[in-house]
Amino acid sequence: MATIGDVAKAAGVSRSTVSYALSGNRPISRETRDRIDAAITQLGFTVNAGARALATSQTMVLGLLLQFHDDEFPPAMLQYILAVSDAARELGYDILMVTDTDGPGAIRRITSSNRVDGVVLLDVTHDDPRLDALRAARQPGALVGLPGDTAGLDVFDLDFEASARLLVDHLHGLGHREIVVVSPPRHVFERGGAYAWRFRDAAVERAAGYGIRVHCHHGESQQPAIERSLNAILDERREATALIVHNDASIAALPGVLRERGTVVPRDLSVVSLYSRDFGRTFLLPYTAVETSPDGLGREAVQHLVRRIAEPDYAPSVVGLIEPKLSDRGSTA
Amino acid sequence: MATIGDVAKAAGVSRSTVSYALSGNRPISRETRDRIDAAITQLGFTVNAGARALATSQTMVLGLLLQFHDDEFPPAMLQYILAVSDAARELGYDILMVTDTDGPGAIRRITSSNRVDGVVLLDVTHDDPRLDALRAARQPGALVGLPGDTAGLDVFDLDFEASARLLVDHLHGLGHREIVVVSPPRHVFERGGAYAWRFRDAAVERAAGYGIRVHCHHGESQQPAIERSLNAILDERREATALIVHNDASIAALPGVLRERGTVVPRDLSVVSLYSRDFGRTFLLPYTAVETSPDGLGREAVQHLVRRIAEPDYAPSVVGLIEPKLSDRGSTA
DNA sequence: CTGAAAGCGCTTACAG
DNA sequence: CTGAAAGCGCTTACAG
Repeated sequence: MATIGDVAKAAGVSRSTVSYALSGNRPISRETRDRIDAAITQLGFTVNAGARALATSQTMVLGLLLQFHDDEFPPAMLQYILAVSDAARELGYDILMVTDTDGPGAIRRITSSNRVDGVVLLDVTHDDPRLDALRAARQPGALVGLPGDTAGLDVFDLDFEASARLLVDHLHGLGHREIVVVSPPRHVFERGGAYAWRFRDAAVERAAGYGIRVHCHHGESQQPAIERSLNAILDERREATALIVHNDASIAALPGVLRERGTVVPRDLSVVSLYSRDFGRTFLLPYTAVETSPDGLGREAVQHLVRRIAEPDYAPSVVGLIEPKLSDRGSTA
Repeated sequence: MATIGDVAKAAGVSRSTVSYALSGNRPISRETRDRIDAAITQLGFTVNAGARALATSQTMVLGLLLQFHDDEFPPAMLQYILAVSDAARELGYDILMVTDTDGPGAIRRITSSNRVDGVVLLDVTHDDPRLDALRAARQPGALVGLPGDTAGLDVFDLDFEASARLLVDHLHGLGHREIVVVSPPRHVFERGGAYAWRFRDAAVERAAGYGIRVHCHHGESQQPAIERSLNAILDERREATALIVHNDASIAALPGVLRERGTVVPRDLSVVSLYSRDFGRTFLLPYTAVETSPDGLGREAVQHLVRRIAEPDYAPSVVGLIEPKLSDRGSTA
């Protein structure tokens, strides 16, 4: 394995000159640069990342903290992972992906050992136990998901309250007077998935303002309970003319359920939801929906994090709530 | 940030003694050990991973190379990712996840810079361009997916040929004489997804031995094409009494399609497939199937890789084809 | 435009 | 049982 010393010897220069040629941090004469380049390609030299990290205190690695919960739906999680990874790479960073059950411990482990320059937390909950560990770390972090206390943290999420209002407004504009909201499973609320109640409560409040009746239910996360619960809800709420589904697993299963029941959308029932375009193509989801863009969220988190790494005080902590956009697919009447 | 020198000073010993206390590589007296432990907790010391890596030439990081193709189904990929990550962690390794479009380049980048001690390649194809880069690397690798040339590589995969035979035997035993095989999308074959033709060809051959007629078709990877193609296949092959579905996207969509057609399984049609238990629960899949266990595969790849890192020559290269197991869910008659 | 040297934070023979 | 020292492969003031 060739080192910078080997290159220096082969090129007949000092190690520092090779280093500067590599970094471009000082002018190098045409000829020496050529000799160094030749030596590098001839020896197949690559900088040792660990040694460089030790010398510069920069690892060029970002930690990605995630944990897969049983009540989540795999496709959405993968979209976030890929978005974060791709965005990081474009900025020159690699991703250390950590899936420990012990989130705070994992943060401590990778930050205190200086394995990473910053961390991205996925799926942040209201009282996320990882946040104390993050605040105690030398490295900055970026969250995807809104915690109760955002002090000192860079946070990114869809604006679920605005999303709820947008969907309720849409249904109200079409004259609906009685609607059903299918929220994430109860367990998501219990473990502090704030997006769940932020959406639901905002929907309820907005509907109340219009005098619309709202019935709130929970979806399930595993088959066959998903279909069973949807059927039970639809049986119980026959008067409702519209359905707002805020749950990936439920919306993915909905087409099958409605087909079985002989319910035609939007003739018999209007349906709106929240999901990404890709998600809608993986499944067969022809519903008017708020576009969730995990891609955009992941990118934004990474970009801010990298900025924060470079300039810790470039701005006070930012809370970026992405404004919802409606994709009208004609599933409402 | 406390260093090993700070700990040494606080404990009144030399840096080497602290280092040995940390590694346990030589006996330390009771008292000095206690003083060192006290200093460590008081200073909140953690070993700098980069410095240790530089000194030991061990990063305790494994590269995970993956690339998400449009013709893949997200849930399965996530299962592999989590399995590899969890298995690595249990063995003391972290995961550097790399999703570059340029796979060979990514391998070169992380291996030649000594960022990792070994790499796991997911989704290996027949002529995988990453293999040359892997063979040229200092670090060993473990593949998930069977390439055409396995020389010098540790490879793990489900035995798709045995799986095909198992399913055909099962159907033959029940008296089926005309069956349909739904393979992965055409594009998977074109990019060298060997599992696709290994399964199909073995099924065809086995069926021929029994005098069973087989009709081979391709599934699709994106809705609404998935449903459309399934309907087209079922329309065209009304004489067939059994369906073998070797494609995640198609099997996930099948229940809806059959419901719509009023086809009852197994009364009107027998159905068998290949998928993992978790996958069957995410969707509503009540079909007799070969258990694919991405979990087990991921673990095995990691375990062998770690073994290979520790003892490069502990064995000649291994090709581990996992024997298929059938989960009978009563979808055949 | 270039070099010699110190330093990043560890580990590990070598000596006692 | 413990310490002084060299070395891992880089970067970067400091000097010329």
